[in-house]
Amino acid sequence: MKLGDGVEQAIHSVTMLSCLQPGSTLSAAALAEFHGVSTSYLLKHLQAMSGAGLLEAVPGPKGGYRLAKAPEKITLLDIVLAVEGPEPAFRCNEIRLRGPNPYACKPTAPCTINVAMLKAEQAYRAELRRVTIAGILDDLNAKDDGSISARTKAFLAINERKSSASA
Amino acid sequence: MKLGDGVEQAIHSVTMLSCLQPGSTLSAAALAEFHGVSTSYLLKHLQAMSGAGLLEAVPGPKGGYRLAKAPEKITLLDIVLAVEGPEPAFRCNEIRLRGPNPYACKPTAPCTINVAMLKAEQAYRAELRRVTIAGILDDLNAKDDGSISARTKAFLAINERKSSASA
DNA sequence: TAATCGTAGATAAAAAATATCCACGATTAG
DNA sequence: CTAATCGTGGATATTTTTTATCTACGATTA
Repeated sequence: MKLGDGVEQAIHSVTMLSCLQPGSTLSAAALAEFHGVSTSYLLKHLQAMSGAGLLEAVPGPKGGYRLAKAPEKITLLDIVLAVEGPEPAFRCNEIRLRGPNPYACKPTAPCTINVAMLKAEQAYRAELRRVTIAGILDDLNAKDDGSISARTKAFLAINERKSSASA
Repeated sequence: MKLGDGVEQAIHSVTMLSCLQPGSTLSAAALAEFHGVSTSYLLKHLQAMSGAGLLEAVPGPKGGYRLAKAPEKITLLDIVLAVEGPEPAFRCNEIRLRGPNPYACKPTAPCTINVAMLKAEQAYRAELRRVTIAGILDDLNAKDDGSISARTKAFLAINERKSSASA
């Protein structure tokens, strides 16, 4: 079981976007450069999140991405599902129906093993749903030692763009 | 995020082994045929579980596999970890330390995002730890409609082997 | 109108999962 | 004893998924 690296990049991208001044955007190219991957690749995830209603894509020479809703309304689960897809990690192949079977049950009843695996995944998702971007931001602000805040502002100053005209 | 098919085969294999008469074994070949995969392939998972102390390998002409401990003591988590490995699904790449960073925190402090993802995975594992093979067996017996029990016995009759001499 | 941006689809490269084979050592039924 | 059966371990091939990139296109706006 492994979670793709794209998920991590996506989460960090959203967190960065949540630091923007209201109305500003960050281009896909800037975000991609930050993560050290090609723009085209990060775009795949940005577009997925845009399609899921988490981000908003602003076109035009000073366009880019920004949050589509408040940081309090975006959870880690939203991001993970948008990037990795909604399918559960465990896919039941109905092995229980194979051959002469020492533990088979009625085909009409759900596979007990599948139920257990899915329930565990529900617990996983419930935990992710509890974590909002706003919460992560709070936590980061509490931990920030100040010395990195300067670099922070530099990054924003370089890459942040006003998109007030787009409204 | 996807769980390999091997996990499902492993769980079903353990469940089948838990139906054996005490002292009996089921050969890797029989289990592999049941799952429709090559013996060599299933062996990889059986050996992993044997190494993890879940199964016991009995050598010799009438050897095979059997449970190494009581069904009450084997959980789904044991099996998943034995087959998939102990690494968490989310691996933090310390993206927060990259470049001029709008939300970086002290490198000495743990990555907030990583903590959240790992916590979710702990919830997932806790849920799997709650499910024992014995519990699954109880559930299956409750659902069993009887018509498949006959086939069940046929399978066991064909493939079950006494390994009383090995003790 | 020309630069910048996102969109979409095709495509290539890398990694992981899946699956198989073979040579070896251990065990035990006959 | 010995031959058959079984698991062990390593090497290897195949397939699928993931990761990553490129190119042509359409939309927007300075």
